[in-house]
Amino acid sequence: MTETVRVRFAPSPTGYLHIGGARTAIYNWLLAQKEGGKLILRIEDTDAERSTEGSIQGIIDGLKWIGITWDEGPYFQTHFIREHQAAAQKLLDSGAAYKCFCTKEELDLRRKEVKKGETGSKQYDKCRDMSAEDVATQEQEGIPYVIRLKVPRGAGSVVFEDIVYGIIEKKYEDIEDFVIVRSNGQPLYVLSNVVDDIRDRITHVIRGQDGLANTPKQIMLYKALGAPIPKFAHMSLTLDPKKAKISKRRHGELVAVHFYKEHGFLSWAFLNFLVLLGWSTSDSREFFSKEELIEAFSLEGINRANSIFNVQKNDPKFFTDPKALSMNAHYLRKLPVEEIAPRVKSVLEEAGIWNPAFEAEKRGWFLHTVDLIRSRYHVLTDFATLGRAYFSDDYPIDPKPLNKNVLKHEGLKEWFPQAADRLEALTAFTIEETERVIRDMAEELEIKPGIIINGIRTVVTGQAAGPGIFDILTTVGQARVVDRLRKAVRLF
RNA sequence: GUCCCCAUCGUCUAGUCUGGUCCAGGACACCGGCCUUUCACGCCGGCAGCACCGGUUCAAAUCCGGUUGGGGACGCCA
Repeated sequence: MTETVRVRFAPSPTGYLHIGGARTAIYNWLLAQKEGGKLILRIEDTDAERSTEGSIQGIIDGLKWIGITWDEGPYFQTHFIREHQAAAQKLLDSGAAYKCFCTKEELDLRRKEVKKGETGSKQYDKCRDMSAEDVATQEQEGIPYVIRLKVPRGAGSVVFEDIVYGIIEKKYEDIEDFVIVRSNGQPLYVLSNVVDDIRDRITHVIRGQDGLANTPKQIMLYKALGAPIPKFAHMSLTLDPKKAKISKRRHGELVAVHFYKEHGFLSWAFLNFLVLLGWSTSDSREFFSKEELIEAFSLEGINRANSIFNVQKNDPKFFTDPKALSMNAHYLRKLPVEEIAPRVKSVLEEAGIWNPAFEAEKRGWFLHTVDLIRSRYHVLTDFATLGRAYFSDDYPIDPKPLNKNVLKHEGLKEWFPQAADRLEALTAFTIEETERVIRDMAEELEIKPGIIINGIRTVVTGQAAGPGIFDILTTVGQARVVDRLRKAVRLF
């Protein structure tokens, strides 16, 4: 019987969920799903100064939106501070850790010397080897101290095998006796994190590569605490096109998960895109259903090289990574219409043009319309902007096609009402019939059909591009088309 | 500065462990064409990459060494 996989996502609540955090959460979630394990959500809020209520909610909302579910938590690190302190005491008692009375000034000075090469050893042994009496004396005098872990001296090293990066070795001499408890008694991240992972019985630590350098220290803590060491899998980082680590500070909203929600992404499309940023299958497959992804996922598929989130600020054509956009467009036109309909509904509601009939007597029409226009949209919000004229009678007309397709042809001022009359007279408002009427009319007037067709498209949809004109006419409907054509005279 | 990690088209990547089937495959983007009296979808085609140097080998994108480049970590932050 194999032990149950237990993984965790442990964000510090210092802002919204960004794509780096989302990616970490996704890989953890995927492993739990695949192995029938548990995902624990733990909020590492011990940095009280930077942690906020709002960001905790923001992170949870972000996770929920992309569809990540967790089995335990959220737990809060601050609730376990006593446990962390108890662990430190245990390490003190066993002699694995010691109290250090050095002041910051002393240490700064020391570090400078090391940098300048004025002293041979990186270690600062003054307190490490202090006698019990001296420790007691200093303590009685009220001299503040931190607790440091004793790193073995000599030739050895910490070795572990990272699932992604392979064997990692760190020499003891390259690790200083690191602080695990501050002079004010508060435990530090390295300690808290390990203690929490032990308590939560975490079997796999999956986190960003920026945690790689910390791992040897944490392994020493596991050993000193007599706890089993989990498996580690560090994931490559996400960089911007300038190869700088993605951060809230530098990139703002562009890297926030909620930004993609607000800009019309389907959450699954976004997750699918993110999962491919640094992970792949040997057949380079790109599109996965949830079940397929869980089936295909494996930590070994994580790439060691960092990847770039290709977002160009102020790009007129792509507001975010073109690949993300194209994946979203793919899902927009491939998913069953019924599945995207609710998403389109939200977007129309937000635009104030949602009609309850669209999910009642007009549901058939609504689905047909969404299906008709979706192949040229990239994001959901396009339905409310580019597609507004299908759902609302109050829509703008794009000035470019207005000029090119309407105003340039003065004859249209006469032809639009004429077309309206002819279309109104039809008893069967079908694709065949509308096409016959328009073509006959063009022939009689001895003009190219394109003139009248493009004119009508512009006036009826407000757009230069769109579905075939006869699809448009039959979809928008006889009465509305006739009305729009008659009103078009005002445009001249 | 010290330690660690990484390196295939502009971007995401397959191939690297187990050298030959790779004068390197797919996707996005870009460019052409077909379809279409619009645009998109779809289809067809094109552009474009093994960072560099040396070694091992009959044979190297794949193994080894170095160089360069990039990233990360070096806090009484998480």
